[in-house]
Amino acid sequence: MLDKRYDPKDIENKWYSFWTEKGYFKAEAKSEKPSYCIVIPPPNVTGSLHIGHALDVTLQDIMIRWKRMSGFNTLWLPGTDHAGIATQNVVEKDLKEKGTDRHDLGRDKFIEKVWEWKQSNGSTIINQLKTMGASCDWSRERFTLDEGLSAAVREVFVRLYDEGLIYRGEYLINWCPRCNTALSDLEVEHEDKDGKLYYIKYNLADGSGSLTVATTRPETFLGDTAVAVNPEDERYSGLIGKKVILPLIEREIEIIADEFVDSEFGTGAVKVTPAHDPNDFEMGKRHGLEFINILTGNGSMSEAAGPYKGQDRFECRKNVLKDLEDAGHLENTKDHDMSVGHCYRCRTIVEPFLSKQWFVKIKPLAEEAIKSVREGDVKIIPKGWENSYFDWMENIRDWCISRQIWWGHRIPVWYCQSCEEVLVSKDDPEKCKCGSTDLKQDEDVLDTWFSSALWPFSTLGWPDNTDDLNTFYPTSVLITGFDILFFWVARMMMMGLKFMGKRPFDHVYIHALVRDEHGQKMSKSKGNGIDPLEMTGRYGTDAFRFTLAAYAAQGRDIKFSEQRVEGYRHFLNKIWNVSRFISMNMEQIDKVIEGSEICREGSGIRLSLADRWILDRLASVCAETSSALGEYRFNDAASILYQFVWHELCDWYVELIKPVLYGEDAEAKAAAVSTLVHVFEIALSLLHPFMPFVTEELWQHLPCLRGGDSLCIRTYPTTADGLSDDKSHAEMEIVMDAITGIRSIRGELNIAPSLELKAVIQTAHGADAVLNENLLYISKLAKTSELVIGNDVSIPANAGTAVKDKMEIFVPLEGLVDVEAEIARLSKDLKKVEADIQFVEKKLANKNFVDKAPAAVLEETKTKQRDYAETALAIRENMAKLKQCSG
RNA sequence: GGGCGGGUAGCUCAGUUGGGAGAGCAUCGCCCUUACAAGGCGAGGGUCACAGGUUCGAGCCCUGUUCCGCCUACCA
Repeated sequence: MLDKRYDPKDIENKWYSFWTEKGYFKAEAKSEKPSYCIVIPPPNVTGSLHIGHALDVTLQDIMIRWKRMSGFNTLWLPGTDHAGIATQNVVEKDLKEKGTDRHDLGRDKFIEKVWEWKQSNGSTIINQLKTMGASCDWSRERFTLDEGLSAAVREVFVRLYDEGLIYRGEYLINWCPRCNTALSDLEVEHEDKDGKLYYIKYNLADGSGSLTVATTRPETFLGDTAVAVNPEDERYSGLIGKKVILPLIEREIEIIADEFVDSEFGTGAVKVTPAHDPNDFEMGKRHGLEFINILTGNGSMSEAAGPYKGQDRFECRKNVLKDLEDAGHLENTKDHDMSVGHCYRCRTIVEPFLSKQWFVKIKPLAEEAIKSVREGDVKIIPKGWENSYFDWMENIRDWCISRQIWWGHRIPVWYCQSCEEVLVSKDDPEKCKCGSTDLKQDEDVLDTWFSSALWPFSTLGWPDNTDDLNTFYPTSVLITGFDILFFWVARMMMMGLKFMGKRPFDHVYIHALVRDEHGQKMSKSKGNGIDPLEMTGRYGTDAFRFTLAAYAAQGRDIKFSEQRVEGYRHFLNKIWNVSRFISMNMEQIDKVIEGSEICREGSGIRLSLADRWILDRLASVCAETSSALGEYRFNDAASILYQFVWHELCDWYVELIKPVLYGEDAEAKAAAVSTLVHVFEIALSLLHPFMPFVTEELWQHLPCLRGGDSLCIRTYPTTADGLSDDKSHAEMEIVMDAITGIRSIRGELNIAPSLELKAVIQTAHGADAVLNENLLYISKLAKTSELVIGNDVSIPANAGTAVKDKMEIFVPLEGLVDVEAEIARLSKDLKKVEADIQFVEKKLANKNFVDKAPAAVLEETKTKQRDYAETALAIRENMAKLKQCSG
C-alpha cells in the first residue's frame, strides 16, 4: 500500500536510473519510424541550472516525451557550450586566488588548467538537467569544443574564408578592458544612465576667437583630430578650414564640414575622435583624418594621452575635467541621458577600440535566413517574434568573430614568418609555399557563438555524412528563450542554410523569460533569482515542472510565484491518493476488464451512466491535450488535464461510483472499477510528459499494464481510448444539476453535510426519466433520505428552492432553518434573474438588434428571455409560499 | 529615436473568428463523510488602465492618452 502522502525524493532517483539503464532515451540512427529531434540549447559549462533552463528543459522534455510515446524515433540531443569568455573568467579567478595568472602559466598550461576545470565541474549542469527529468539521449552528448565539433568549426571557417565571407581588417570594435578582448555588437548590453554633457571651449589657432564642442566623454578630446560642423550651418560657415588648438595638450586640429553633424544638438560643433567613436571613425575615413589611439587594452591611457599616460580612463576623465575647468575651458555642464555599453560577461563599460580583427561578411548569409522565414520554410512561434527577427536580420552588420582570449577554437590561420603568406587550413599546415616551416598561428580564438551556430548539424556528425545527420536533420523544433534569438537562433539559421542547404529546424518555439514578481529579469547580481533546485527539493520535480508548463502561455513573460508550485504539489497529492483509492477497491473484483474492451462499442459490458460519462469526457480530453501540445499551448494542455483529473475524475466520477463499489451488484462493480482503472491509466499517460516521475511510479502499481515495461514508452492516448457519448454527457448534466441544486440549498443555509434531507424535484423536458433512473447518485452525493421526482409532484410549502434548467428543486425546511433566511436567499436570486431579464429585454426591444443580429443569436436571446421569465416566476411563487408559512 | 508586449477578482494569470467575464491561490461559511484536511461541499469578490470611435452588440477591432516591462539604435 502506498503512503498517505506523496514523497518525491526516492521515487525520482529510482525511475530516472531505471529509464536510462533500459536505454529508453536512446535514439536509433536508422529507423522505420518517423523521426523527431530537438537539439538542446547548450548551457554554459560554467553554469548551474537557473529557472530559465528549468522552463526550457521542461518544455523540451514535454515535447520529446509526448512524441516518443506517440511512436516517433525521438532524439533529444544534449550538450554544453565551452563559453569562452565566461569559462576563462572563472579559471582566471581561481588562478588569481592562488596568486598567479594566465600569463605566468603560459597559453598551453592555462588551457590545460581550463580542461581540468571542465572535467571536474563541467558535469554540474548536466546532472541538474537529469534531476529535472530530462529524457536526453546521453550517449550522444556533445561539447562545443570536442573533436568533432572543432573539425566542423574549422571546415566552416575555411570555406567561408575561401568564399571571401571571412576577412580580417582594422576597424573600430567593442572592447572590454577587463576581459581584454573584442566583443561583437550583440555582446554589448546597453543601459540607460543619467549622464552629463560637457561643453569644452577650443580656441582658434589664429587667435580670432573660440569654438565650443559638447561631449559626454571629455577624456577623448586627447584623441581629437578634427572638429566638425554641418556645411549648412551658417554660424560656422566662416570657420571651416580654420584650425583650433586643443587645450592642455596644445595640439592643432582642423575644422571640417560634414553632413553627419546635427546642428540642433549641443553647439552644432562636434569634436572628432576617429579612434574612439563609431561616427567619428566613419568621418575620419571620409576626411582622411589621423587616428590617434589614446587607450591601451586594459583601459588605461596610452602614450598618446601625453600627460595623462597610465591613468585609468575614468580617473583620467576626472582629471581632464578638473584641468579644463582650471584652464577656463569647461564652459558648461548639462544633464544628459545616454546609454552606456557594458560587457555582457563582466558588466565592465566597453570602449570603442581600434584594432585588427576577423569578421564574417554576413549580409549574403542573412538574406537566405530572411527568405527561409519569409517563405514559411521555418515557422517562428509565436509569430510576433518574426518581426524582431526580420528587423535584426535586415539591419545586420558584419560579425566580429575574433576574441583575444585563449579558451576556444583557435583561428585556423597561420602566418609565414619568412614571406607574407597567410595560410588558412582545416589541418595544421607544416610548411609554407615558400618552403619555410616557420609558421605562426593566429593568436586569437573564435567567438563562442561561432561554434554554437553550427550546433544543429555539427552535433549530428557534420562534416561527415552520418546516419544521424540523414535521420535527424532538419531537426523538428528549437525551443529557447528570446534572449538568444539573435545570438544563436538567427546564426544557426544562417549557418544551417549555408552549409546543409536546408533549414536547421522546422519550428522555432520562443518561450517566455522567467521574471521575478516585479517583472525584473532574474539575475545573480540582483539576488532576485529563484533556485530551481530549491523548488524541486521542496515540492518535487513533477510539481515544479507542471507549474512551469502551466505558466507557459505564449507570448507572455512569466512572473513566477512559489505559491503556485505549492498548489500543484497538492495536485500531485490528489493523484497519489486517487491511486490509493483504486488499489483499495481493486480487491473488490475478480478481474479488471481491459480498457480496450470497455471502450469497444457493442462489447456487451453494462456501463453505468457515470462510466459512460467519464469515458466521454476522457475522449474529449485526449483530443484536446494532443491538439494543445501540437500547437505548443503548454498551459492549455496542463489546465485541461488538471481540470479533468481533479474535478471530473476525482470530485465527480469517484464519488459517483462509491455507492456501486459499496453495493452488492458484482457486475456493476466490475464495470466501475475497470473503468476507473482504465481512465486513471490513460490520465497517467496523458500527464506523463508533464510529470514523469509520479506517473511512472503510480503506473507501475496498476494491475493490467498495456504498454509494456514503462510508462515512458507506452503509446500516447488518443480519442479511441475514450468513448464519445453525447447522450450520456447530456444526461449526466441533468443529474449533476439535481445534485448541485440540493447541495447549494444545503450550503447556503448552513445545513450540516451529515444531515440527510428530503428533496422534491419538479421536472420538465424529460428530466424525470433520467433522474429516476439515477436516484442512487443523487441520494448519495446530495445526502438525501427521500426523493420525490416527477412532472407533477406536490410541492412542499415551506422549502428551500433552486431553479435549474430542466427542474425545480425543493428541500422542505421544516425545523431545519428559519424561513427568513431562505426568503433572503431567494430574493438575492430573484434580483439576479430580474437583472438578466432586463438585460435581455432591452436587447430585444432594440429594433437594430432584432434586424441585424444573426438569426441564431436572436433565437438564443429569445430562448433566454423565456427561461429567465420561467425562473423568475418560479422563484416568486416559492417566495410567496414561504411568506405564507412564516406569516 | 524606432519597435514589441502588457495593464482583467486581494495575488499570479487564462480568455483561440466580437454575442451577458474564467482558473489557481487567498478570503468567508459548514464539515475530521474510511483515497486525500496538501481534503470535501457551498459562497462572496471585477467600470476588463483611461478617453473617444466602428458595430445592433467591444475585454477582444480602430484612434488617442497614461503607466509598466522588454528589445533595438553610428542619442557628440
